[in-house]
Amino acid sequence: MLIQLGYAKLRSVSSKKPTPRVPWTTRAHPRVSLKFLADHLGFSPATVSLVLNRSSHADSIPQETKELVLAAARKLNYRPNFLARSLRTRRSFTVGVVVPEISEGYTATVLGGIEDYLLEEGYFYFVTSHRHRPDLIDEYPKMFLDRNVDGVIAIDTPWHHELPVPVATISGHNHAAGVTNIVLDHDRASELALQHLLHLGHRKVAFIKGQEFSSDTEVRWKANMEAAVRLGIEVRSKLTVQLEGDSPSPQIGYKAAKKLIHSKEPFTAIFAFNDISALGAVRALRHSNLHIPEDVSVVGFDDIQGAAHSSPELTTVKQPLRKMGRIAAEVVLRGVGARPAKWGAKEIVVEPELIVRQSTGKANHHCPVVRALP
Amino acid sequence: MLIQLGYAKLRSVSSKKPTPRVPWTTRAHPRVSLKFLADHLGFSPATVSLVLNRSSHADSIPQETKELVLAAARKLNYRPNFLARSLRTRRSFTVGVVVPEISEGYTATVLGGIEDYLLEEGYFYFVTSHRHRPDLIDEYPKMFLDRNVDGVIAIDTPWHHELPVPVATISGHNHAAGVTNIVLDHDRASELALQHLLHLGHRKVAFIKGQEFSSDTEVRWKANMEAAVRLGIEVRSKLTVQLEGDSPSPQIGYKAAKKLIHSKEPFTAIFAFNDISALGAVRALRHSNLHIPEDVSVVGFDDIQGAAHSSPELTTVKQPLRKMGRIAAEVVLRGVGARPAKWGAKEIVVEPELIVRQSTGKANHHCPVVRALP
DNA sequence: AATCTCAAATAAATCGGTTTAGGGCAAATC
DNA sequence: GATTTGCCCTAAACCGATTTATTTGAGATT
Repeated sequence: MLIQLGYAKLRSVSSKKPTPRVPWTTRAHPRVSLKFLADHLGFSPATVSLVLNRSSHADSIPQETKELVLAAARKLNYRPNFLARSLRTRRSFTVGVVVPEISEGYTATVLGGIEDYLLEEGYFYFVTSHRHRPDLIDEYPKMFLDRNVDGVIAIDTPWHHELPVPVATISGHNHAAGVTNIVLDHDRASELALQHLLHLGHRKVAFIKGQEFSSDTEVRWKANMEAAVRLGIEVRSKLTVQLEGDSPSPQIGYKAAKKLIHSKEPFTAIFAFNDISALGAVRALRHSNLHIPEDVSVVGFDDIQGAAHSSPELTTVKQPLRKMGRIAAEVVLRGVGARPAKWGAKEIVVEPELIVRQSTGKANHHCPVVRALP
Repeated sequence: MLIQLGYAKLRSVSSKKPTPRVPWTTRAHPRVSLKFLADHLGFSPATVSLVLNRSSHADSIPQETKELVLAAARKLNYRPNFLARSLRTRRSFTVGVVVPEISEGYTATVLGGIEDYLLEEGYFYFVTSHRHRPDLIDEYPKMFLDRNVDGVIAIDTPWHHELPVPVATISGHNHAAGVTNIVLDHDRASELALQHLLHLGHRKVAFIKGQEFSSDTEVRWKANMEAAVRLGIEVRSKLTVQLEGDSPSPQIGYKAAKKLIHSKEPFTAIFAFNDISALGAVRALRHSNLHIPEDVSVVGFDDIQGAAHSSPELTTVKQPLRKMGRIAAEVVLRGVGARPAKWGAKEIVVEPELIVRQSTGKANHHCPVVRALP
């Protein structure tokens, strides 16, 4: 088991230890700990630690020793215990991510972007989903802190906390101290969509507003209203419906569109809150024997996977979701270890993009919607 | 700052401490640690710990003391440091989950099920996605161990490791020691789908086989072949194509279906490897002016969100993905702390369900597929 | 010869808990 | 009065690292 000892030969033998107690939980193969490695080398744990961490305090340690240490670490496959290290250094290389619900396109895509960056940087992350329960929205960040996360990211989640670690939100619009909001340029988004519809001759546009709990709802709605006024599109209250229910399925968009159809108010286009509800709306229109886009045009929002592959392929306002996730991760990691004052911008705005596909076309001024009624 | 001391009055004053060094990193508000709480109460950390953990060693501690301790903990909002506790107890209440790619319906749904159970039980989890890179598939489980996870779950990931913690795989078909595989009853799945097609009169069925890297590919293929033989459906090599490329988009299913169409071999139905590729196939058929299900029937696999809401709504073999995730989590937690010998069954089989929707119908024996060719 | 300097390490405190073995003391028993 | 008993609690080891302050001995300087 001995390897070349080198300097180690000069070292004094460590003092006799007290008889070791039987460990309270037995283990077959003792892991290679720092102490084990140090004993093996004949150095102290301190030396080994300094060398392995390339600490500046190890400057005075000769190259020869360093190489011995490094070689032994490699050979014995030494892997530092993360918990122990984190406990001491107060850095866990872990970020907590709060989401409303994991099994969904929007969230999963943002998570992908977050993960890209975090794993590149050697960070891991926890995910918790609160399903819009206020108590959980409150509790999870605290549990993250109990577990010493270095930062927190909240996706589409109302946020009021002020935490001792850097926080980034995605589509969060509250302004809490120490929180950086990554948000879409909603004014631009509304303009892109409505201008597109206007160019196609649509003047009677119906709107599907987001659920109350979605943090983008109000902002997007306001942007839509302002853009509509700017562009001269009339917004009729009968042509605005709100999504209801927290299932991440097109079904709620289906219901919303049904309401629009039954309002007897003529319209030639629908601008939906998101792609999921747009897909539901498409189904509802179909069930009323309306063709898309010949009879009614539909514009979605987000550009999730399904949008490009639905039938008809969905025209939509693309949010760079993956990118937004990545930025959130970058922002948080940049803040780690810095003082709160240096935690960066309050808001980072990203630009939307209009993706024109097949669900939008020239306005049909005969408004088949009205004729479609029973 | 004093509160009622109770028994604490009787306690001897703790010995004078050595002058405390300046901490190496300064903190504005010292957290409420066990020691802080103990000092505040006039008890020792040991006592406080025993009481808070409801340890059996605290049986001899009088109720009055216990209540003092609990009250103080509540009042000062004491929150134990997870790292410190984990370091000592070797339980991290954390599970590592390896997935190929997070931003995808299949994975996200399974994750949802895993999360349901883990969060109920007070566990958190890490997610890492390997994107089919063998080095990462190798490395991530080790990194999980470095971080002292209590167990590991692998989704759709080839698995050869033997870890010192319980492992569950979902749709993993390797048999490693200490690993419980949660798998679908593929024989039944094949039978359900093919019998359904047979009843509709389909005898010329094309198959889209999964990508090589997908751990279900071979098992599902074998099951399909056996069921086909059993049911008297001929499998022609010209009517079997394999998915290629690791993008989680219907595009690769589109390509596969195009190949089938160009094979000039007549078929009246397609049984796809999964819903994603089935959706791609639907598009490809459409682009060749083929109607579904009038000209060609399509059966998917998985029953992801998109399947129910595509157009036409997709007939598919449902995997209880959420349930499979939950089971995996249950299996792993049951194994935590137990000896490897008690880590449970090697395999847990769950049953598929055929969901008949609109993408399958009576076979069209004129085989418009052939006429569709340019 | 005494002192200083410097290279090359190490001892020991620390992070914040958990757990074991045992100590102090009052009441009960001998 | 001495010993035992049992209640109530504490000292101290421990988990596995990091980091600061200190030691050691050899060579250089006075």
